Amino acid sequence: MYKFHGTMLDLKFLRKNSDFVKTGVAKKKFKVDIDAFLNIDGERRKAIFEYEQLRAKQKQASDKMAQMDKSSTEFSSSIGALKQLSARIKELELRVSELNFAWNEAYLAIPNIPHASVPIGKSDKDNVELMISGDMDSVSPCAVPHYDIPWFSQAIDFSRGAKVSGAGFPFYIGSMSRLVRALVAFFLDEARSNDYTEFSTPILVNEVSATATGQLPDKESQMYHDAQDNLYCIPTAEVPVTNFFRGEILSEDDLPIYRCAYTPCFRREAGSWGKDVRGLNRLHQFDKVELVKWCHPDRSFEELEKLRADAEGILKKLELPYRVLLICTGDIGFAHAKQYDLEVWAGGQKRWLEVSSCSNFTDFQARRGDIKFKKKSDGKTQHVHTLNGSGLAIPRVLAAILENNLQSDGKVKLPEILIPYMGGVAYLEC
RNA sequence: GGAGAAAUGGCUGAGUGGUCUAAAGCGCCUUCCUGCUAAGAAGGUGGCCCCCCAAAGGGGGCUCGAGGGUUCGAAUCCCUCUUUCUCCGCCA
Repeated sequence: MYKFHGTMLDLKFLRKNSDFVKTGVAKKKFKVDIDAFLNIDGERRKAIFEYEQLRAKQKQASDKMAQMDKSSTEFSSSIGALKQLSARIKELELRVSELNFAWNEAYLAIPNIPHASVPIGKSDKDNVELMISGDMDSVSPCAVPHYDIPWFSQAIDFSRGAKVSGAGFPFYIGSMSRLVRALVAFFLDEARSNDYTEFSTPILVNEVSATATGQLPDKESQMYHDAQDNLYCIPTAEVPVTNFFRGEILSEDDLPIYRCAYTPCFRREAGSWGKDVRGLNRLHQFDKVELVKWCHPDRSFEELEKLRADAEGILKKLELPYRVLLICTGDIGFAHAKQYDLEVWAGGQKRWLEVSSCSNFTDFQARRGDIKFKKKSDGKTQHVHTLNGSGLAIPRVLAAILENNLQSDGKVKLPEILIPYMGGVAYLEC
């Protein structure tokens, strides 16, 4: 039996099981024509076959030419036929490269298909709430939306941010800035204690990298792009970190590999302004610690559970109520096979805010980025599975802390775990 | 930003138009021999793709930084790009 790891992008699998794949893709919100792809695929293979046959002929002839006396009539009379052959090969070569281009475009437009354990659904309304941790009623009775806290605009200055950059680029000031830094440091320490090796990464990436992780072509309009050098501002550290091993073959003994990175993240959020965007809820630039794994295909779904537990552990230590959503087929991302979202309870706004998305991409990213490992059993190569999850995104965690822990005197009581990171300060005053 | 040099397999490194099907060495794997903390001998040694096949396997193409060009034929000649190194300039 052909082993199915949860992606449609395995070509042999796709060719033999196109109906299964069509059904899988249809569950997602993305539109893609599998038959059109298979057509191009067939054309491409045919053209390659023709090209290679003639090329073999040419090489044989060339060997003979090499041994001939260059001044012989045999030599000069052979050239005419070989010129024709050469011209024909050039035509076929062109045809192959055209088909390769079309083939590649169609290939990249195909989303990963959801794992069997992913619930069927049409939109985010059909996501499944798996659990709620902590007590939503335990938040401070003084909780208000963070943007309504009287001193909020002195601590986080959106209007000067708008002056300097634009909406959604706030300044964090004084002890608020220190709190941001404390959260970053705490998140990185947590990741390290869970065996993730820390990375400091480029935050501008090239087109190939953004394609490998699946931001291109699907989310092109969501990224800031520098046209002069054709570089993209990363929407998440997932992009540079996952691309670290692009084009490489890892040793099976090295798996699983855990890495983490703190970076600023940049999102244009085109089309999503106008609602639910007040304060820290949605920004163009924000800080995040990202967790990334490369693992053996047989273990990626176990690793996803561990990854999720790692992210949850942070929320627990921060004493923040949160819930876990299993994202349904209609809401899951382009590159994802399975995805959990962690949402923190913001007691002032009385709503859930997404602070982490933990996903298994199976071999979708590994195929695009050509990341493999060599199997010890037979020495053959196979694509790894990649996973990632936020651990965590700072602004919304910050929003929840500010709201849930707001005291009657207007100060914010900091979670115990952060006090050492704040130099012993237990209450945030601004 | 300017000038110059370079890019070959896991690594070092030969190779300037035709057995390059890429030398040699190192590394690695297998086997053998010796037998004592190591030495020797023999063989093997990547990746991607296409075709045939139920499979095992077989055949073929591509791969010398990338992409074009010249040529019957390109690691080798020409062009463009990328990266690295040296020097100059600028700079945290």
